[in-house]
Amino acid sequence: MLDAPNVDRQSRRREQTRREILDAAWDVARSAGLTGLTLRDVASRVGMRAPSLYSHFDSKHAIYDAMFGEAWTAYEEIKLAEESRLTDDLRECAHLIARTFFDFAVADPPRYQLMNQRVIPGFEPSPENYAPAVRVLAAAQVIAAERGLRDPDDLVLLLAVIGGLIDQQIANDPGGDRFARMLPRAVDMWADGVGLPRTTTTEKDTR
Amino acid sequence: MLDAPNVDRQSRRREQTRREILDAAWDVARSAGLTGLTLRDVASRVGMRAPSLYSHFDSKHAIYDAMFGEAWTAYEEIKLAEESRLTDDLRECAHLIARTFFDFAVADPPRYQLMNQRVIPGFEPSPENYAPAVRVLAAAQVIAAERGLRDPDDLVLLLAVIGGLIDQQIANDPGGDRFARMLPRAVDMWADGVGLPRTTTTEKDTR
DNA sequence: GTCTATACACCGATAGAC
DNA sequence: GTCTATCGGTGTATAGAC
Repeated sequence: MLDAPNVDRQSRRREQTRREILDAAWDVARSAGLTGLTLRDVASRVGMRAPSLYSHFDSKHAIYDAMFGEAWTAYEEIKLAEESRLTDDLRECAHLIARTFFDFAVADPPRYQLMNQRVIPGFEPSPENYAPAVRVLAAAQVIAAERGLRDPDDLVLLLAVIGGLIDQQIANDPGGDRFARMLPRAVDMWADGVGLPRTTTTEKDTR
Repeated sequence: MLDAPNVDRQSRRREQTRREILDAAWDVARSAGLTGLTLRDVASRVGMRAPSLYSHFDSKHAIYDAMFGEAWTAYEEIKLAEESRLTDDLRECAHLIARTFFDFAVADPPRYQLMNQRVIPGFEPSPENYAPAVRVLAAAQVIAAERGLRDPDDLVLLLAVIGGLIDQQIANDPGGDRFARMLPRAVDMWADGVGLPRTTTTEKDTR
């Protein structure tokens, strides 16, 4: 039997090193692009040589995989924190969720690329790290269904609309807000299209 | 002075070699992914060594650049051929244009990635090869305006909706039609949202 | 277990012979 | 115009120091 505190300390240390590596990987991705990430860059940022990373990750794809899981987990946490602010009105909820997701995506384009586009040749997320993505979508489906949305495809459509605007914003107006400004209209169009009643309050987000 | 026919023959030969290289590049991109393209792969497909490509293109990015222009030009030609089938009804036109663009995109995901997403670190299309993309959008704006669409942003919104569905289709159901089937509903939602009259004919595309 | 050193095959790009 | 040779870079595997 191993000494429990020792095991704990070691595995905690290990976990911490993984954290540092992943943080460095995010840094590199943000400055060199997602596919511009290199192991040597990542390693040098944590004071290692590239091969040393293999003590903590099986391959470069394994790093991408962990990043994929982290990205969706980060968004999941934001969404959970946001749930307390959700009302019974689905249209309002859609506005809130759309804005949150849009801002989350645009704040870190490489992260969005990793989450929602197939950019890295040969990379597919492992089931383990794909799980948070599935959970987020399932939770959104529940929220929508509880508020009267019948067809699950309707939610998919909303996500497609938001995703389309995110794409345009990142590709054609990075750093700007040309497409961000169109988000409320897009959400209202969707809400009208799926038959949600018009909200009467003037609180609607039109920034 | 150079012999004119000779110049012609030489420059035609040169142009043909460029064509072969670009065709090979498309082949490689389709089989290895857009960012998985390598000069050695391209060269071997045209019976050359990699450095020889530099006699025809300044860099790998220059090849991407030419491909970018080709992709938008190809779509521009499809759109021009399609114009004869356009009616006066903007909703109908939107359905047709959406379907055409969706099919065009899904038929060749790396091409779509190159056209509409910023996937290659450091690559930005040259003004020359960006031009067809601008022309296509401008032509679409004219078509929409002629049929009564007032706000140019409304067309951008339609393109975002279509793009969002394309993303989902490519990333989450490649080869399938889960999101393709949602396209007509999405277009109708948009048409309703911008105040277009409902088409009364039963000819509507619901496949 | 953790890391380094070394090595390999591959990459984009350049120089220079032919 | 195309080749060979080569450069500095990449991901990755492995042997071995600690």
